[in-house]
This record gives sequence, C-alpha cells and structure tokens, in this order.
Amino acid sequence: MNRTFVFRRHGIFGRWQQAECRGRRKEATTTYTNGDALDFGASTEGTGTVKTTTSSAPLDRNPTMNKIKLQTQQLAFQHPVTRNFDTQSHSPVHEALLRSGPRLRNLQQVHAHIIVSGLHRSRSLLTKLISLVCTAGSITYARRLFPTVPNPDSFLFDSLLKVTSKFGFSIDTVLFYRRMLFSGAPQSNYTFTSVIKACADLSALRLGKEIHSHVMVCGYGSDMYVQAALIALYAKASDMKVAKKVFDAMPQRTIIAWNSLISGYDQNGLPQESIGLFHLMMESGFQPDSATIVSLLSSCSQLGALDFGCWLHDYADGNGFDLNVVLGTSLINMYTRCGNVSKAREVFDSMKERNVVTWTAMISGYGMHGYVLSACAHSGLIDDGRRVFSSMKEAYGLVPGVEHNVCMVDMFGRAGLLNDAYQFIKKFIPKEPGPAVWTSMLGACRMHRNFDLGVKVAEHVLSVEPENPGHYVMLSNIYALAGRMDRVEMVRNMMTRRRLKKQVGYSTIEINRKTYLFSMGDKSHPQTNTIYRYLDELMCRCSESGYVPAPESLMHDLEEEERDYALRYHSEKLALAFGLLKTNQGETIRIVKNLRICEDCHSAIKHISIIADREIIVRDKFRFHHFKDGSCSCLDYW
DNA sequence: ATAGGGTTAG
Repeated sequence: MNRTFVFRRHGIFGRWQQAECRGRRKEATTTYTNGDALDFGASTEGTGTVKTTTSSAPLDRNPTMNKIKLQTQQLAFQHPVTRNFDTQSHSPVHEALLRSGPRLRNLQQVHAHIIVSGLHRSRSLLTKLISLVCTAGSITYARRLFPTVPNPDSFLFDSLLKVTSKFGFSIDTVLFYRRMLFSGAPQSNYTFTSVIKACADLSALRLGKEIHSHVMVCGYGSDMYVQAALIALYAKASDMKVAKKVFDAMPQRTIIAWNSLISGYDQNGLPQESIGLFHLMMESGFQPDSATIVSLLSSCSQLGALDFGCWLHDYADGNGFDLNVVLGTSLINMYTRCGNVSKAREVFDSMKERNVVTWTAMISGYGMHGYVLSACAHSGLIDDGRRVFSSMKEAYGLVPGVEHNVCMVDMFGRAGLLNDAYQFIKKFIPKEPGPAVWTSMLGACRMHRNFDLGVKVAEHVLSVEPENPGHYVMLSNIYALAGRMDRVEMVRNMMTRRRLKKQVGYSTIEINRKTYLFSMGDKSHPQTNTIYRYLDELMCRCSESGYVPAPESLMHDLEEEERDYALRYHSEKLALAFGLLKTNQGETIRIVKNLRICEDCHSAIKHISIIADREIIVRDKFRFHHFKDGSCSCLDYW
C-alpha cells in the first residue's frame, strides 16, 4: 500500500508557521510513508490534522541525492582521494563540516567530501551532518541520511530528537523516538526533554502522557529539565491541573519551571492566576527573567492592567534586559491593548529589529483605537479597503480567511452600505458564509436600523447556530428597536425554553496596580454606598447637561446585562464612578469591559467626560473608546 | 571519539 500521511500544523503558536517566517515554506508540510505509524500501539491524539492520500513515495527520485552523487563524482575527479580515517576535530572533513554551518549548499558539498574520503561510515561525522542539515531546514535530507548511519546509538538519537523538535519537525521527533525504542538504544533525560517538547508543540496530550509513563519507568521522574518540559506539555494541552501537580512535586524548582507554569496560566486565559503565581515566585526568592516578563505582559494585555504593565517595562529596563523582537512586540501589545498607543509607538520606534509580528501588533493597535477604522464612513477609504482585499490574493497570493470576510462585511456595514455588504457575501464567499460573517451583518442592520433585513439575517443565523445566546439577544434588540415588544417577549421565551443564558457582563479598573472588578448592580465593594451615591450625583448632572437615558426598549441592549436593573448601575458606570473617586484630577481613567459597551453608557460617559473634565478610555470586547470633551474617538461607529 | 537540555510575542 502506498499511503502517505500529510501533516499540517496549524494554530497561532504553531512552530511550523514560524518556520515559514524564516523562509522555510517548503518544509511547512511534511510527508510520512506508512511504515511510520505515529503511535506505539495506542492511538495518537493531536490538534493537527492527519489526512491520508494515496501517492507513491518519491524518495528514490530525490533530486538532492542525485545532486550529491554528481558532486561526488566531480570531486573525485578534481582531487586525488586522500584517505583519512582520523575523525578528531582537526580532521579536514570535520573542519569543513563546522565551517559550513547550517547552509544546505555547503553541507551537500561536505557530504560529498565525506563519501569520497571513505568516511561515510563515521557515526560522529554523520550525526553532526544530520543535525546541521536539519538546522538548515531540510527534514527530507535528514530522513534520507539517517538510514545510512551504521548502528545508530543513543547519542545519534538524542541529537536527532533535539534538532527535529527544536525546528518544529515534531512528528519526526516522535517517529525517531519510536525507532529509538525499537533499536534498543537506551533513553536518557536528554531524550525525554526533546520528545516531550515535540508532544507539547503537537498538543498531543495522550501521547504525552504515554511518554510521561516512559519517563517514570526510566527513572527520570524528578529530573528538573524533564519536569519543566512536562509542565509546558500539560500547559499547552490545557491541562493546568496536572501541570500544577508536576510543578508541586518538583524537589527543586527552577526559573524555567516557574515560567512554564506562568505562561501556561496566561495562555489558558487565566491572567490573574499567572500574575498571582508571579508574586509567589518573587516571594520564593526567584528573579523574573525576560521570558517571565513576556508572559506577564501578555497577562496584562488580557486584563488591561496598564500600571502593572508599566512596572514590568521598568523592571526590564532597570535590569538591562535586551529589547529584542519578542520583548518589544509584547510591550507593544501590552501598551495598545491597555490603551496607551503613543507608548506603544515609542517602543516600536526604539526597537532595533522588527518582524511581521511586530508590525502587525502596531498596526492592529492603531486599528483598535480607531485611528484606521473611524474614518471608514468615507467612501474613499471603502475603496481602499476593496483594493487591499483584492491585492491579498493578486499581489500576495494569500487566500482570504473568515476573518478577512468578516472585516469586509464589517467595513461596509459600519458605513451603512448594507447592500454592498450583502453583495460581498454573495459574491466572494463561495459556500455558507459561517456565523461570524452573519453576526457582523446583523450588527450592521441593528446599527443602521434596518429591521427587515435584520430579522431575515437573524433568523438565518439562529438556524445555523441555535445554541448561541448572543443571536437571540441581537434579534430581540432588533424587534425592540422596531417597537415589536410582542416579538421581543417571544424571543426571550425561546431563550428560556432552550435554557440559554446570556454572558455575564463585567468591567474592571486598575488602581495602584490592583485590579477591581464590577458587575452590574454590584454591591460587594466595601465602599459601595459612596460609589452609588457619587454615581447618582453624576447621572443627575448628566441629565442637567442634556443626557437622556436610553428608552425602555433599549434596556436589554446588546448581549449583556439584565434589563430589570436600572441602566445607571451598569458595570462600566460603577467602575467609572469608583475610578473618578480614587484618582486625581488630570489622570486618565481606563476601564476594561468584557462585552461591548452599551449605547446608554456610551452616551452617558460622553457627558461625564465634560462634567468631570476627564479623559476616559474604555476598552470593550472589540475596540477602544476615547472619551474627551463630550465626544468619543469611535465617532459613534462601533 | 562526540554537546547538550526545559520557558517567552499575534
């Protein structure tokens, strides 16, 4: 049977995408012949897709090997062969190997040199060659070289596992490990760090657990390197409980183990836990390094915790951490996502090296703050948008994904070009557009009060995703705006019947590096009375200056909070009142909301920015709102 | 004969 397995790693943290960035696009997809099953008798698991196609393995026609044969002949012709079996580091072949570095062209020549020198059975030279070839990005070359090595030993396997896992050829790591088991070469603690890392990159939990049992059997259960790798494995496979268990069982912890766990919490959407663990780490006498800082910056981004983020920036500066691409990009993300674009730009300008991630962070930062999209209502920019979209495919050969389609519909929708949005869906999205696209369309209908189209779209979305409470809320809002209260009631009943609950809305505000959380009608804060009294006072003054509360029909606005509560105790208003009380005149107020800001709050905060004479920045689920002197940076498009 | 590990950005 000629079956070939094609594995394609995807997901944002995928190593193979990184390989593409480094210009190793060719290797982003690798093929495996069917002799190499992935498992050890049990089935495998992973987030990647493993699909089977039928084709013959073209290994014999490998052009690289042909080239080598040719070069070997040429070399033999040009130079008289001097046989030298000396494999010390001074041998000319070995020297050449070290000199060539991870460059494929040079390595091919050295390979030829090895063969003509009769050293093709030297395990040490071949081990080094395979490692370098793999570092140069050619896994196919490495796979071809491996069978030519006589009696592969543990050292060879360890090197292979290390280099393949390091450069993202995770499946090869697993396959070579399997061969290692069959060959009888004993595993070392080095073996396991590489294999576990490969499993982590594949998010292969079951396979990882199997390896974990091998670790225990071989007696490396308390090796700190292996343990750190295991923590990262469980963290990447979203099993934080086991990750913590491994961590707790460590006889002596290392900064790497701390970092693994901290980043694990962060990447599993638990930024509070990640920061809490950091404090614990400091108390245990460990100093954060740049990896710690980077993970914590990401946690700050999630929380919108600017003060803590600034503290981390100062820490990195004060301890002479190098502002490399990773740290710089993390800082840019932290600053934009915590509401300070100009600081982000400062970091961006001071960076020595920038890559596509860095640029994307800066550009999307501007986008979130409305420096790009707020002007979308002008048709000139709509044309720009169209041009950019078509250039994606034509100039860059990129296939538009769901996110790009959503952006286009969103752009048309904001500008009120509902027809264009609809036409775009019909024309550019071949199959069923998917719920995200329709949701965007639905939002546009609501924003521009197009009831007929809105109802039609909502009903369609409901049929596609009957489990998503957001759609019901949106539909009921559209009915409410149209004054069809009977229909509103009907939709609400439908939700109750299907036992669907709306997402709970909350807002956070950071004061003196501490984050405070408010939910609607929240009375848990010790200073609740003061906060409510101050908020009442603020709202009165708003009304005096012309603020009109949103009509009753809007009380259950968007997908958030209970309508039974008065609008004035929405979480963002509570957080704002608290913030005004706790900060000094002239300080900017920053609030983060987990859902979209409601229309009533949006208009109230515009008034409050005048009354309290403050700049107020609210980050909602999608973008930033900068309130100043009675207007908002989103120009009421949101 | 042979070096060496685990953690970090969207």
